[in-house]
Amino acid sequence: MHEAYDFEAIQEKWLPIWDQIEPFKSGRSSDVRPKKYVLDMFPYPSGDLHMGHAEAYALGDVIARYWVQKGFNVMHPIGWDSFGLPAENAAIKRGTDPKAWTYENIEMQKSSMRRYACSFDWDRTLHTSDPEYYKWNQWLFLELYKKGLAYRKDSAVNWCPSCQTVLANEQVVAGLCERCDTAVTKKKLNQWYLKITDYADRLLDDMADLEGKWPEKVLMMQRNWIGRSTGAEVTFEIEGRAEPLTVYTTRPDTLHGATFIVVAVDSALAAELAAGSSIQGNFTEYLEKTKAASDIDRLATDRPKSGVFLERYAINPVNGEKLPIWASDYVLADYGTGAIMAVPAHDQRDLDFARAMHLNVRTVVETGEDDPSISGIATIGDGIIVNSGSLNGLSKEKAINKIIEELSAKGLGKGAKNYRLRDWLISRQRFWGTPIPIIHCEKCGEVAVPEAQLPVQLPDATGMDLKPKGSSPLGAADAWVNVKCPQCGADAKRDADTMDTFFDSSWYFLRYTSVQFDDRAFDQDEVKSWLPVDQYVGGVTHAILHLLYSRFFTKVLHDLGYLDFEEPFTRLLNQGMVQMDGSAMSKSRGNLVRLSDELNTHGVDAIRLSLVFAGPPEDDIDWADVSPSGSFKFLNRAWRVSGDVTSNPGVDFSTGDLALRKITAKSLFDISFAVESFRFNVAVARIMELVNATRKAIDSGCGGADPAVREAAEAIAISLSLVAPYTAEDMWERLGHKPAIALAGWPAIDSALLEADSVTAVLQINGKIKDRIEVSPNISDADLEKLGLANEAIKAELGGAEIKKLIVRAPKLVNIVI
RNA sequence: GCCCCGAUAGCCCAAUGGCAGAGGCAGAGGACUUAAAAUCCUCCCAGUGUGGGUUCGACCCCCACUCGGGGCACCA
Repeated sequence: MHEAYDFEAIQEKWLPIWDQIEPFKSGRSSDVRPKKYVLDMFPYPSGDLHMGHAEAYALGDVIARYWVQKGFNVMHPIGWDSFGLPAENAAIKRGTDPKAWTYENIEMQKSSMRRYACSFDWDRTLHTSDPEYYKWNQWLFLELYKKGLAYRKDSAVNWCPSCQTVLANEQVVAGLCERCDTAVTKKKLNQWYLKITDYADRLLDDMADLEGKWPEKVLMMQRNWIGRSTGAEVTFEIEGRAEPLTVYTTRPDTLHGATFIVVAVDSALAAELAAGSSIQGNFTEYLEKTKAASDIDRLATDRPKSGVFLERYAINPVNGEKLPIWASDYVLADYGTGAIMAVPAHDQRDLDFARAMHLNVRTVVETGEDDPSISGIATIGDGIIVNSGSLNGLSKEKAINKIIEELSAKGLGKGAKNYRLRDWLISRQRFWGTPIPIIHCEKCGEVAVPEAQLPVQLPDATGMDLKPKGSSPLGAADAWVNVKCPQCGADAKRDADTMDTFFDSSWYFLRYTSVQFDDRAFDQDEVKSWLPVDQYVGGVTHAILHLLYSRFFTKVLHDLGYLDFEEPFTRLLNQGMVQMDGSAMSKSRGNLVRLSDELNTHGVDAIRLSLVFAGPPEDDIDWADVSPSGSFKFLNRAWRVSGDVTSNPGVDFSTGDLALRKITAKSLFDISFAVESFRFNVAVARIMELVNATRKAIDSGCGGADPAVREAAEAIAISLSLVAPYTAEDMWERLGHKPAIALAGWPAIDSALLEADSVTAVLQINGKIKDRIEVSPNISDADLEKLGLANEAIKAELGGAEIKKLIVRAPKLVNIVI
């Protein structure tokens, strides 16, 4: 009897049966299993699934299926992040509605996911572009608005000339649009912002709880991004101006070393100080030049310093010195107060500026390094404070505390914090997104759309011009945009911008608990019973944007009383990327490996196995290093084991071959441990070992009739079901069981089988191995020492040498130092 | 420039202070076969990037460096 392992037949056979059984349904009220929430980042429907999706979903599936086997009621939902630019761009290109393109792609991805045997609960899907979903975006926006966390302001914003829309700070990468790599420019616009900066401290400090549960890399990136710095604000009088000037500094200890003041050239203060003065012309010219420069130019740190002296002076509050005030582009208008005290001796940027403009340099920290005014290198380190009156002789830290105290007492300054994080700009001048539920009325101003009128639905795109032209296409949809003011009834206009799609994805994990619920965004009881997410799986590309925003929303919803937790994702796993020949797969590079081709050639299970086995999940996979045919061969081998088992289901395992039983028990133990610590590649290796051992037992050991062989084969099938569900299900049937193997339950391990009869102890002299002996695992130190010293190889090696030290670690080793 | 992570066989990767090799890929030989494929068996291969240190003992801990990957970067 040697039927062939036919992956296509197996796939076709089991898929419809699973559809009937629905082993992964998580919403049954009668379900008494403890709950677990395993979440994969939802995809953007830009086409069919690709290799990257395949890896992520294979990994998420191992985790979800494992917890189901362990007896948990696992919620493992999927949905689509279906608003966004690609749909709109495709629609423009083809002259169709973004909706049609989007939902066609969703159907395609959905059917690929089913075939890929993802253990999703299909009753919980959502699409962010459904009015039933984005209605709650609008509700949430209004909640934020009522709390003052959503506001409009005029500001010079990041503008992508190619996408013709504004971008959040987070979407600008090295001065380029993250989507299309066009150089981002600045544009003065009135836009909607969310006050994420109000949460900066909590977003930063609460990361302590995620330590060890999220990848260190992600925590570090978020810390960098929030960029909290501590220091002080110091007030300087300006000659001839009633209002003083405040600067932010991290080094108030160097206040006596300040020799000039710099204000951001594009700040209001600079314009005011320059107004009407003799240098007004120079200033304006410099300002225009700065504005024309792209971010990339402006951010280049090796650029020579430039600036204009404003012919005004500030007074140093600690020593009364007159400090010239300069305007320069190296000070940023939107960080701190937009003005700095320059301490050239101890800040490289200030020193570069001082040397370019021939300004004074005064050392106030004695660090033992060369004089900065001669070396041109600012001394940043700690040292003894000098030339600083009451601070003289102190260390940096003590001086900082003291000067803050002194300034506070006189009302001239105070301790202060600053953040790199800016408020989140959410307006987008595009069509395919959630309309902002605000109506602009000439009389009443901004008016929130009443909750009863939500959702503000997108109009049909048919006949609309969606081409990017710098203003929202919705603004031209007259029938849509013109409304009556909900407050006074006068003619008014809808806000024509749509929301950044990151808004949509910042709370979708809550909606999964109650996708049909139409009273609220989510059912609070359901959320309470499922959230926070136990395990989140997704790419590191979202390390800042999506994860930071989701954490922010969770904290806001907590504060609004809707949630009783403050962090949405308890554990996070970042999978690496799938590459080809060392670089990202792409059509233009010509190194694209099509997932569907691979699935057709090798089968779903072989591809899933290859991706899981390729290495640690967080490492990048190079498809050139992967052998799907090798995976297929292994599955074949495992599957054939099930055909060689001749005992019946239910046979008493305890009468089986002890050696094989021990291997099975150890394997199950190791596989569990490896899965729970995300070392899926190691788990697979352990399954391979078990298959090898079972093969050997069948062919040249206890034989296929031994109950231990059945025990091993069932263990193989169940553990393999995490990675290769089709093969495992078929094995399960061949072993005489009914589907679904997904619900078979993780085999119980008899702990007695985990204890070894004997272990190998190593005998060392000076740390070098001289012999190995088999001993009882329970041997005492004294007995092991005796055995070691009596050992022939050791005795021969020792000769008559004096033993200086003896280290015994029963039952593993004896080390004799001579 | 600052910060983080990594480096083990031809290749992908195991080994969480105690035997460097679990698993796989590639390669070689053999069994089976008329033959091939498939299958099965056997074999080959490094002393852990470099240099120091701690330790009875270091791939593992510490320091410095090299190379690779990533993050931040005129944020005062």
